[in-house]
Amino acid sequence: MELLLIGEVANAAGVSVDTIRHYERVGVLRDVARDASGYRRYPPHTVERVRMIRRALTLGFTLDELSRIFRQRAAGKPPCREVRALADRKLAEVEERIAALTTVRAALVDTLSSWDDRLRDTPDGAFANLFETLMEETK
Amino acid sequence: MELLLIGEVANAAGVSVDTIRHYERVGVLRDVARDASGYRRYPPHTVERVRMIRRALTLGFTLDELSRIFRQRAAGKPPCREVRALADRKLAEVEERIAALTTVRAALVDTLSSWDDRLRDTPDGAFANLFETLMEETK
DNA sequence: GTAGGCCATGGAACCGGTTCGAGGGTCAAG
DNA sequence: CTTGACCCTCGAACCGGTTCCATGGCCTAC
Repeated sequence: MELLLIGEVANAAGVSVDTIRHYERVGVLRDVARDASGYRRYPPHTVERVRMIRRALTLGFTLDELSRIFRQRAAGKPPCREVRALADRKLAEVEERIAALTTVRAALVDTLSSWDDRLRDTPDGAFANLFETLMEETK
Repeated sequence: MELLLIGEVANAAGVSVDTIRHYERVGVLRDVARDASGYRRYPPHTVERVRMIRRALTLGFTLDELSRIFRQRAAGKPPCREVRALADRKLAEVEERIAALTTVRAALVDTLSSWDDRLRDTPDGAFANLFETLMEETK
C-alpha cells in the first residue's frame, strides 16, 4: 500500500498541513511512521479519520474530548456509553445556543424597526442617538 | 451630584471593575475625572451606559465596533445610517448562525439515533466504534 | 498603627482551533 | 548547482471579551 505525505493527506481532507500536525500533537491523530527523511507517511484511511474529526468538531465536540475518547479506546476501555452521553450534552448545548440566538434575533429585529422609526424623523446629518434607545427595550 | 466610584458603577451595572477599566481602555467608556487620590469618579448615568454596552454586545456588536461608533459620534459625524446598516449585518449573521446550528442539531439528532441503534446491538464492554459511523452521514 | 477594603497600573492568562514564523533538511527537475 | 516544492521542529500569534497578577497608594475603623 502506498503511504501518503502529510500534504497529500491535508489536501485530500481539505485542511492545512499545520492542522494535521496539530491534530497529532493534541492526540486525535496518532503518531505515524516516518520515512528515511523523517517525513510522516500516512496510511490512506487517515484521510477518513481527519474528515471524521472535522465532522465531530462541527457537531460540537472539542479536540480535547476526542483525544480523551480515542485514548480511552486505545486503552481497551470502550467509551461508547460515555460518548453517547456526551453527544446528548452537545445536543442540549446546541439547542440552548439556538434558543439564545433566536432571542437575540427577535431583539435585533425590534431594534431595527425602532431605529427605522427614529431615522425617519431624523434629518440627514443629525444625531439619531440610536444606541440610547437600547435600554428601554431591555425590560 | 454625587460621583460614583468604579466599584459602585460595576456593582450597579452587574460587571466587574476590571470590565469597566477594560471598556475605558478600548474606548467605549470615555476617560473620566479623577479625585484627589487618583480614583475614577463617574457620573451616575455611566451605569446606564455600561448596560447599553452590554446589551449591544449581546446583540452581536463588538467592543471595537462600538468604540468606532462612539468615536465617530464624538467627532460630530452622526454614524446613524452606518449603525443601522451594521445592525442589519448583525441580523444576517445571527440568522446564518441559527441556520448553521439548526443543521448541526439535525445532524446530532440523526447521529444519536444511529448510535442508539448500534448500541442496542453492542454488548456491554464491547466496542461500538460510534465515531466510525460519522462519515456515512456526511453525504 | 495596623487590618481590611477600596482604588491604581501594565501586562499576561484564559478559551479552542488554526495559522504563522524562523531556521533548516530533502528531493526532483532543469 | 540552483530553483522550487515539499518536509521538519518548536514556539508564538491570532480572535474578543474577561479575568487575574504583582505591586503599590488611599482611607476608615478599631
